[in-house]
Amino acid sequence: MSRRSGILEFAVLGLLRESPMHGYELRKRLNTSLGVFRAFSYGTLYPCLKTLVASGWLIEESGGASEEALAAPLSGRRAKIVYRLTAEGKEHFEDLLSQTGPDAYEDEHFAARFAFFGQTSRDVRMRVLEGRRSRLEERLEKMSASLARTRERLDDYTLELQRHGMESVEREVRWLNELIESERAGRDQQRSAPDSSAQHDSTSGESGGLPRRRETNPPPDPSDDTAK
Amino acid sequence: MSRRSGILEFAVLGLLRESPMHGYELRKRLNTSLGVFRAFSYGTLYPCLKTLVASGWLIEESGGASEEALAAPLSGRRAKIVYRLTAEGKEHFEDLLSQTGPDAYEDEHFAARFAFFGQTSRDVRMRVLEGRRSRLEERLEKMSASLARTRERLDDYTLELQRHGMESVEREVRWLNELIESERAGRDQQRSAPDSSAQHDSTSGESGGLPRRRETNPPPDPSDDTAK
DNA sequence: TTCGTCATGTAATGGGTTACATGATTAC
DNA sequence: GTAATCATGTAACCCATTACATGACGAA
Repeated sequence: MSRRSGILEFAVLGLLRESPMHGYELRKRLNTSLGVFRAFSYGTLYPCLKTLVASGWLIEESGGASEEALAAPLSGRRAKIVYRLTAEGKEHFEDLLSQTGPDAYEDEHFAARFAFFGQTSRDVRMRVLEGRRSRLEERLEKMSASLARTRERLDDYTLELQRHGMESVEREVRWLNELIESERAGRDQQRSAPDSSAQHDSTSGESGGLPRRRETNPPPDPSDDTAK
Repeated sequence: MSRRSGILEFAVLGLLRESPMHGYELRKRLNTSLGVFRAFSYGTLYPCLKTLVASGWLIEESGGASEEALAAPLSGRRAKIVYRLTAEGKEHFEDLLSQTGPDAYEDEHFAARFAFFGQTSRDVRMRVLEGRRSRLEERLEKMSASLARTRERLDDYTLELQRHGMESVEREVRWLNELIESERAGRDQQRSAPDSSAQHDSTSGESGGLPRRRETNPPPDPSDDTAK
């Protein structure tokens, strides 16, 4: 019983929605696609997959479409287990996507939500972005309040740490502002379009949400070659 | 047996080194002084304090210096328990401060280390800052490598998330650069001073490490009063 | 007198990692 | 043939949270 990670479950469902995969690959995608943040281990992932199967959200399929599966059916041969989202799983994920409770604004949860914005309807995207922003603004208030209360007693390094922390949060707020603005722009731009009725069947996220920003290319960075 | 949180233990020792405190207060300081990051709960803190006492790093003292302690010695009266660092505890903390193993460069561990830079010798500060920086540079490399590998397959939002993540890391690297630079400046500036021999007895961190940056003052921010 | 905050604790539970065990497949 | 990497799993532990239980103290 139990073993419900929330964020892991969500991410697994989201990735499998795009295409079936086996555990090993899933884990890698988890650590890059959502990445930066979480690095789930197999000890977490595999048990989680099992409970998802038990819940009926996933089914296990043996490796290559049909040939290999029959080539070595019974004996020791350990097969790759490919997980595929069931219809119920799809529905469940859709449910999760539409939930905008306060949890969704926490750091890691938010990142996971954002990673699947491509499959999220615009109004939900808006709610999540705005919720996150006000969550951060709250945090900011608390921080500067406690800073005001204690500033005298703190040494320079502690102060600097605090300052840098607040600046990081402020920076994320600015980022969210940009995102929200361009979501709004996208919405307004579509306001005069034929119709939409778009509520679910949200396989496509109604596109059009991101600020123009080509040249993400990491500048080749010559000099400095600490590569191991 | 067990119950060694590393970072919590470290932070508790560090705070108590500055002055004795009881658990409740300790917790608040933990969430502000180091704050922003961690918010330890009592369920974590109190058991930890016990093991620290058991290890001999701390001793428990009953509340007000002597009067109160005698005023209600036996019956139900629940006394504040003030924790004070023992000589061994002090020594132990000094040990921890001087350790610069790879753990010290991880996010939260690093923050805890930084929070006590005021009690850390300059050379250790340098090692920690530089270690942290190269840790982040590694991370940056991995991120852009995996980005290069997968960029085509990712949708715009995932990409944007990745980009923002990398930018955050880059920003911290720049911050570290500033800090390292001003540590170096402080060191050079002192190069011609009488002597120092300063190795430990590091109650004062040899000062002089931070970039000039007055006006941290959060601008009073009139308008907006969402305070609860 | 009741409410908020100070103050200390414990048991159950959660969510995750590490280390280990096993074995197939590929590249050299 | 042997090393790296792919691939799946389990058991033991770790760190921390939640919810609960208890109670004092001050202010409205």
